[in-house]
Amino acid sequence: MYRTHTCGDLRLENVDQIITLSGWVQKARSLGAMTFIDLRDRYGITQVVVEEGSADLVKEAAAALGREYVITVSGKVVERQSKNSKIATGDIEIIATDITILSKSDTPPFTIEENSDGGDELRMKYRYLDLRRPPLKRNMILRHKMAQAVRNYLDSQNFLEIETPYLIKSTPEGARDFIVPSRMNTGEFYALPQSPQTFKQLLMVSGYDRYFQIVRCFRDEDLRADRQPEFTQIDCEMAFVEREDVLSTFEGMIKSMFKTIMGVEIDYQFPRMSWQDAMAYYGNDKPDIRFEMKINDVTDVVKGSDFPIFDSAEYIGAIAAEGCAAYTRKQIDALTAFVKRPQVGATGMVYVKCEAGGQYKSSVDKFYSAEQLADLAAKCGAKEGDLILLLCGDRKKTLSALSALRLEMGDILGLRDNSKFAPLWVVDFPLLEWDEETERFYAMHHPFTSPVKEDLELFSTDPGKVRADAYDFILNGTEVGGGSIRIHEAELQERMFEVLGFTPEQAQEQFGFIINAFKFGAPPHGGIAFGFDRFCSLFGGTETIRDYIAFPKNNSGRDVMIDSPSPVVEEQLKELGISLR
RNA sequence: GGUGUGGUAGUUCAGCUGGUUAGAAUACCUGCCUGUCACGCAGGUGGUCGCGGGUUCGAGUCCCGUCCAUACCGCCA
Repeated sequence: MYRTHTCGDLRLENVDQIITLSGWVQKARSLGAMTFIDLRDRYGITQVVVEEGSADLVKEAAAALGREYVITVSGKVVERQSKNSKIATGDIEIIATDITILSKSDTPPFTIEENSDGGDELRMKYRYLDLRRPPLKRNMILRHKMAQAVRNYLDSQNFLEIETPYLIKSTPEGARDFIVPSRMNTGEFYALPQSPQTFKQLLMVSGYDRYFQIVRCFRDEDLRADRQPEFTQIDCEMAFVEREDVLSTFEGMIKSMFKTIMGVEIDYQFPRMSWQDAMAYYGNDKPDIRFEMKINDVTDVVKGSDFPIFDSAEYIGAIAAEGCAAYTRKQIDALTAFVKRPQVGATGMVYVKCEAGGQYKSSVDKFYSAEQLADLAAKCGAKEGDLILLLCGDRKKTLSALSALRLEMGDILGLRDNSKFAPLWVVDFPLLEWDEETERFYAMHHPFTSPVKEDLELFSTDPGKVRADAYDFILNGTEVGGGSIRIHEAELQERMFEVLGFTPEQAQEQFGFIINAFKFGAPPHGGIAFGFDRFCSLFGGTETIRDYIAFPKNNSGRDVMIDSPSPVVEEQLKELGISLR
């Protein structure tokens, strides 16, 4: 028998029991006559003792142990002379009467402890060792529990989990597809799904009016800390619903997850913000509302006072950083350098310090009177002791730079506390986005998104103004979920494709299956999909989703552990009718 | 595709203005040690300074190129 208990089980009440444990040697500490062995498994660490009086075989085995050897130990549970309050089993230890080495181990390339000495790259190469460490273990457990919570909630709400295919059809819209060659249909290709979008809509047509799936999705785009080429979505769809039904159902799901996983009771309705407001006050479509520091349009206040840079700007925006009026030249220079980085893209930054007694000190004093600066402060809601930061230029670019500056200030001031949660729905997205390069509209969400009913008339007159019946779920400035009410009328769908510049033939070729399906009784429906990996990382309190994926890819899409992608043998290519240049 | 940062012992890092034999900690090995739990003490092994080229009497250090890693921008309906 390999074990009667796990390494996390034993307590004082087990004293005097004869037990057997199996696990990995975390550490063997030899003190000469006696040896202490920390034995680890998934459940914890238990200390094993080999004493001077132990049998020679046991002593020999103990002396031969190295880190990460796999052993089975039998012995008696005893109360410790010196207890260790840091581990759950710290009140007891095992006096070994038998030690069997099941498997030897090379010395691991990094320490397998709470805080490893290994760097990211090395730990990624030996991911199976990294996964032995407590932090990764906790993340895997969190992920499992979150998936369970999702399934329990959605099951209780009558949702059915239904699988959809991974080998599907490539479409040019949206992200780049991963392509899979078909051997049996030479010259033709499957695509891996970017999401099960069309399938879940077809399930609505089939009458499965509440569907969900925790499903892998694939996008062949560049990676980020929160973007992997394969990632997991909680994909959901409901029939006979309007926006409110979807939002309340999934607000319920999120609240239930907060409650069961985090022990946090959210007893208020999630705030909602229009896309227009999000862009105007936060400079992006996923505001972090853990802190205020809104962006203020101060164009009217500061333009026209002969400060040439402002006078020539389309837009001037400002944020007020609370309590930062005492910032030194060095600190302000650092902020200026931050906004001038190419990623942020501002050409400069103007500051106004709101000092004691209604005094203002700014980098543009000679252009503005105290009254004008007071007006500016009022407009920004800045009080004594605050620092106003202004950027100007093209409206869209400036707002985006202000957004970056706002988040940077939030970080500097410690306002982005990962143990706090600020959920938000962003609604009323534009339906379409004009692309200058190709001179056509693109669906901002996807081509099945329904326009808001009141805006239907604009569809033929001013398509750019049409709002989508779409919504994003934002948590702490991260887009965690997004969805929409879908078009369920075949005619409206055809008009949509028309606006997107598809000929009826092209639409039929690419989306014929769904257009046809809608001719056979499509119920009104809508849904949402959540980025499960991001959800886990937010609950876990870290930025990167890799920590919540057992075997993730690195920044260039490689799995450095199995060394993929990799070339294939000529034979395989031949069978597929593929030749490489 | 672009910008920034990094690449030195198994590992994490230091290495100044270019200058003798490239260091520390940790890991590993050997010995000692009966209450350790980041055990302790003594000793030891361990280096293509990512790779290629250049400048120089002399390059880990400066220059050019390149590869890898990473964060971000573009991209991600």
